[in-house]
Amino acid sequence: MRPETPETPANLAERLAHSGLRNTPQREVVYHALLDRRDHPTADEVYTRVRPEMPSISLATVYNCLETLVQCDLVRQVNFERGPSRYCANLHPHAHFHDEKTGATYDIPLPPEVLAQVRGVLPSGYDAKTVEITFHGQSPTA
Amino acid sequence: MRPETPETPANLAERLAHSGLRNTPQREVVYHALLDRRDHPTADEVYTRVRPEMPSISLATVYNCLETLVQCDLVRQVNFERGPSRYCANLHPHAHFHDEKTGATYDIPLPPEVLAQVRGVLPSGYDAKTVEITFHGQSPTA
DNA sequence: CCTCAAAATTGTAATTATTCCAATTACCGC
DNA sequence: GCGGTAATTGGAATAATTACAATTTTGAGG
Repeated sequence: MRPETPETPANLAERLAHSGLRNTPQREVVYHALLDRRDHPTADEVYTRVRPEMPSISLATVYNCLETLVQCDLVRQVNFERGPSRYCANLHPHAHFHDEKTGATYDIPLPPEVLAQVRGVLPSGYDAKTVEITFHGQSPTA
Repeated sequence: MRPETPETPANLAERLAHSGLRNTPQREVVYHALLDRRDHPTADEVYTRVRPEMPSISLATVYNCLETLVQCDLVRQVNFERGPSRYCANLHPHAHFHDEKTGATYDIPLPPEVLAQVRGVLPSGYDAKTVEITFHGQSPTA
């Protein structure tokens, strides 16, 4: 019995259906590309990763699929700095650490109490659906 | 005696000099545009705002000036969502609230203890120079 | 199973945001 | 004032994304 398997692919078709959308091979392959390597790839990087498996897919479709996945709340779209959007299939509450030297991005788990305290800074009347926290700096040089 | 005037223009020339850079009319006018209206304009919006005052300025120069100001730590560059970068002359620790309906962005003051707790989530070895916090949702409908 | 309509994909063109670059202009120290 | 460096300018080039029209796929209903 696995206590937690929160981002197993389990619910792609289900989530799509829930939004009145169809499941397609393209959406599956794009979603699995994000699950397989959690390094926050750009649309272009996803494109090159899925092409071996599905050479007929087009870049436009990759963009479309990513947008669809974001709308279904299966994927987070991440933007720091100029440059292309990046995509993240980690649905646990987490912050991002962006290494300024290497450009790499790491997920940092975010305890509920910290998230709660951050939300607490909002004056009444502000209703936040999501909170994004990003660090910029240097990651361990190990 | 004014207790706090933390982002009066006071230090533009000084900050530039500190980085070995020159002060120029273009940099002044761009910086003042950001101070005057704190609504997180894009480079293009800054361009249209400063043109009445300095019709000869070019968009490339606006980009250059903004980049310079960011390097001098007088201005923060802000990116959430796809789309053009936005610029912010508020140097107090603050988060951003992005209203998903109107697209407007509001500054939310960030108490030091909250900032400290957020930094606390970083595993040892991670050295964060800056932290960015962005809320997405709906702002007061007043 | 066949057909039909809606949805999705595809390739390409268009748009948007930003950067690059070469030529001029402005500035500061001597 | 002169010379060298820095900054600005306009326009071309690039990068990222979106738009669009044509084709393909899908699933529902008969």
